[in-house]
Amino acid sequence: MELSTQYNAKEAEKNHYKRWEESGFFTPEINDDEDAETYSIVIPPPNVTGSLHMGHALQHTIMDVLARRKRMLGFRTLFLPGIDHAGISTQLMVTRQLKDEENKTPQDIGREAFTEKVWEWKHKYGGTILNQIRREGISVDWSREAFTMDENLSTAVRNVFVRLYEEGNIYRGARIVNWCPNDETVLSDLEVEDKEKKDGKLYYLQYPIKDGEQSSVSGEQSEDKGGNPTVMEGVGSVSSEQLAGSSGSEKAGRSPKVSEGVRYLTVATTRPETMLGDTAVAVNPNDERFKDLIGKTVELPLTNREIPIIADEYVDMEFGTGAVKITPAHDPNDYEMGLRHNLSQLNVMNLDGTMNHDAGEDFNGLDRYKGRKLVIEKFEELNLLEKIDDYEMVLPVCERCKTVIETLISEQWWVKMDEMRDMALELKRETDYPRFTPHNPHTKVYTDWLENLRDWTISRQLWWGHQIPAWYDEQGKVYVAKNREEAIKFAGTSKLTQDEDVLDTWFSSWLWSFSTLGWDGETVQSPRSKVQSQDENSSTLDFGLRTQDLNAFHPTNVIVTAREIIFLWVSRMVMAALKFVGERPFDDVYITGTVLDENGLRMSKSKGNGVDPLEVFDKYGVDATRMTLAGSATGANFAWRDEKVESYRNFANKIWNATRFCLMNAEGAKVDPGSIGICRNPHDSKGVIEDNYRNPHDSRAVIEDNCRNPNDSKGVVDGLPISDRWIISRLNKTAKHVNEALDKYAFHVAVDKLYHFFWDDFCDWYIELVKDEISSASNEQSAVSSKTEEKGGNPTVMEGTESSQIEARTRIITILEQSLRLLHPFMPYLTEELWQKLPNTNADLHNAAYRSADPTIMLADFPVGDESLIDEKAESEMQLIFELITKIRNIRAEMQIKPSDKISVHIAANDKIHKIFHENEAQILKLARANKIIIAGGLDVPDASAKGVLTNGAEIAIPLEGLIDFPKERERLQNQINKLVEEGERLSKQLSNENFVSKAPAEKVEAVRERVAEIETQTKTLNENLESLK
RNA sequence: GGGCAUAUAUGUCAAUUGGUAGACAGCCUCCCUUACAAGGAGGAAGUUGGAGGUUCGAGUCCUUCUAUGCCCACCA
Repeated sequence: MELSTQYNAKEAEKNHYKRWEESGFFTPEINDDEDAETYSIVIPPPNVTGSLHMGHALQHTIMDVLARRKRMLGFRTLFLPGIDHAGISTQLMVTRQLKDEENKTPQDIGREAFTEKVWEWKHKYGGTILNQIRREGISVDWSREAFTMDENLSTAVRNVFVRLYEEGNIYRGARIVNWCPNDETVLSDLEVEDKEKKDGKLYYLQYPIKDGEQSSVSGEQSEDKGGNPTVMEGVGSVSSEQLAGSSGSEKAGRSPKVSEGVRYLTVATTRPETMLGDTAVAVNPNDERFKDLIGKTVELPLTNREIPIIADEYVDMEFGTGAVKITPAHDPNDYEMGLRHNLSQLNVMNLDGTMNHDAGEDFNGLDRYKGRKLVIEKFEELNLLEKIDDYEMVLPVCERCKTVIETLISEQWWVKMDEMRDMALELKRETDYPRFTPHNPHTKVYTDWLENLRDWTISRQLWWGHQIPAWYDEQGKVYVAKNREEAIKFAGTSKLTQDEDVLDTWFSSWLWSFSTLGWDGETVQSPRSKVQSQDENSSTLDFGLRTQDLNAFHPTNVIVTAREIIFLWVSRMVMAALKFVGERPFDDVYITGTVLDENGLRMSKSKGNGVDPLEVFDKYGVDATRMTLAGSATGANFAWRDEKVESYRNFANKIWNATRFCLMNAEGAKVDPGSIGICRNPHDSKGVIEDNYRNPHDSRAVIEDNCRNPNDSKGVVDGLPISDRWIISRLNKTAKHVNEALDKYAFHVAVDKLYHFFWDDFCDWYIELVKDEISSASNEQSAVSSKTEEKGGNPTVMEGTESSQIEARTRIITILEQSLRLLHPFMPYLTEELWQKLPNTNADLHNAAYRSADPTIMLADFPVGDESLIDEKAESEMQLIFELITKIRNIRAEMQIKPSDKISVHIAANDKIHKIFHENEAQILKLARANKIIIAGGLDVPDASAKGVLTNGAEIAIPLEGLIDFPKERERLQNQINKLVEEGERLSKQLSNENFVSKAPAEKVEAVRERVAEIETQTKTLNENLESLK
């Protein structure tokens, strides 16, 4: 089979996804094993308006690695995809489109037509992100794809709403809320973000005190712009009319006539326009400056109102002037204080961010910022503006449109979270659930947040979303019901109008773990459920079917998401699942790090520094990208580097070429796990193999002969050459490590182990070691083999026949195939592409649960690593051989011996080492590019030789007649001696420390002693060598 | 203001329960050796942010300082 010399990722990507999907490999139904354990992950639904970014790619890779491995292990695996209707984002998107295309607003076309438009938009563009997700190669079950506005998910939402309402956990009430004047909707606290404003101002406003006395009571002595104490200047008196400011403009430029007797209370504010809604001024009760004022009133300028001066501990004496204007209708803290002091709430703003009628005639209809300007102008005219300070501050803005939000009082629907919060907290306390990876800092963040949880505003003034299932009769009485018919029944009239608002998008997402599995709330033990399910026959049927999913796959095993979603989603999912299905939504929570740009900055649209995963896929391939993401995923943030992907692209190419090499030398060979002692499913004793299919071409006979029971595996391997025992040991050890790592969500560890096993062990050493033996042009090689035999080489190699070559080929290709399986969860496309090309890869290699499926590596049994095949002796012996070869190469390089120059190598070693080297002489000769190797008890070489010593004390020498550069060789030896001496001194010092010897573990002390002894031997030998050169 | 994280080679990052620091990229030397130049062989490069402490032994544990980043709450 001819393969190109370079791996073409795009080609492989094109070849497999469709087939995987169409063959049903992604569905849990592919699993034939009735008793299989299940494994499930639901994907965090991306916004329907979204497009794929690196954060998604990272999460999806993590989830897919987990799912693919579990599937290969025989778990009945469900990885469920879906999207979120994303209320505000989508509505904004379609509103914009409507504006662009038809120059209309949603109001112009009305609610029904608008939502129709949104659905159209969804059908047309909503699939964009899903197609991008396909490209990632993730093994999600598209037949179960969910959308938060799907019928049954919507039913679930309504049922949950009704239930909470009936329990008294949902209520409607006017309270202070975050309001986006641009989107004209309420926002939950979590949808508000902070934005720094460096050029903010702090305005100091003077409020005249009724029945005022002598002097200003500003927190500090205030001065006007000319440096004069403002209050002292005051002459005359200010009438209420003047203070109301209605005629202020005609007095521009003049000092207000302020009587000497008037005192002022100065307040500081960043939002002067809200003063129009002030209903009190507050001071700290302990503040000596204002003690006498408590209980008095001030004349509120620009209005005709007189408001009280109250005392509240909340006021910070240090900040501003120590006196605070209180606007209960436009500030959360003031709102609270208003409740405490029974203050009236005066709303001075409209919902679009303009001032309203109650702000006064001059302000009515003005934009809030113009209102602010005007307030300041008027205060200036009245000479009541004490000063304006520059003030850096943080403004709350709408997460979506970045408009500065207003806080105002509005009638909304709320969920009381107390009961659900307590359920979640109790579970956390008692069982430390959920288990976060990484454990820090998320566990604490989660708990702290829950402890301070407040009621959740769930209504949104939008049209796109789940309309609130509440109806009002003509008297305005509310009926919460599953549907209109039921509401009519409750109300006794059909003259009902449904609440205009929709629910917060998260009110559907928090049900995601179970609503996607078919739960629609009909099973809730509520009085209405039975009646309803009879009404809707079809949904009852669906319900039955889907309940199977719920039973099988809920709780899900793990949720993988970003840390900013912990509050929005993770914690709410915990609460919802506990509350509505009485169980946990998932076992583990894996929080990924953030992918940053190459400068370590957050990627963002506004900065334009985002890296588009699709471009990276095009450039380096999906598999290389997945390796990069998985290889970096420790939960820590990491800076994106193209170089990193490039190295995994190279790795993919390495795998491609290693396979290419094996295939070039595969004649007569076939993949056969038994040949390397790997038992087919050790846990597969239910006779699935026997019953399924038998045909003369399958290799099962061989496999079964080799491996009737797991205990035989060792027997198969015992007779093999050391290089095979070594690589088999490495393979199994790697498999073990990979599994352990993935069980702990240590993806980068798994990637690292796989990378080095494949590249270093398999390619750099194993292929080179067996190259001659398996190579097609093996005639001359077998000559080398037989030479080895004569010297008493390994009996297995001795056969030197065609059949031994085929066996060797079978082994290497089997080891390769096992490696591909291990790599598959990370690099699905490449591994499938190659697996399909290997000889004799068929469904028989599948995990027992999938024997009837079409052949695919996706369903192959995932290697778990067989302890009995881990051979430490073989590994350490091979290590000696590698050290020898490396040493010789090192000498060659440093003495600048040309690759084409053959050398002879003399080795002085003890019997044991002697034997090992002797048995592997052929490989040593080849890999060290030597033509002769002489192993003896001692060295008998000319002085003109380069020398070295191995860790175990064995000496090597390479005669270099006439070629040796004595000074250079002396320098080389001296360097080696220096390094050893340094290490030796350090260790000797340790040994001379009595405390170390007595307190450190005996093994540790012994190890140091051995090392010191080694160093002594090596140093001694090197010194002798050095002497002989003088 | 509160909480948390990070600081290791030139860069990006690793390093089980404390045992004396590794990978990849880059750099230097040599090699287009018939799987792969997206390759092979060899090599140089780190007082683990600073200062104390615990310990026989600290990148790892404790204290403190410095720098950076994130989250939460927000003083009007």
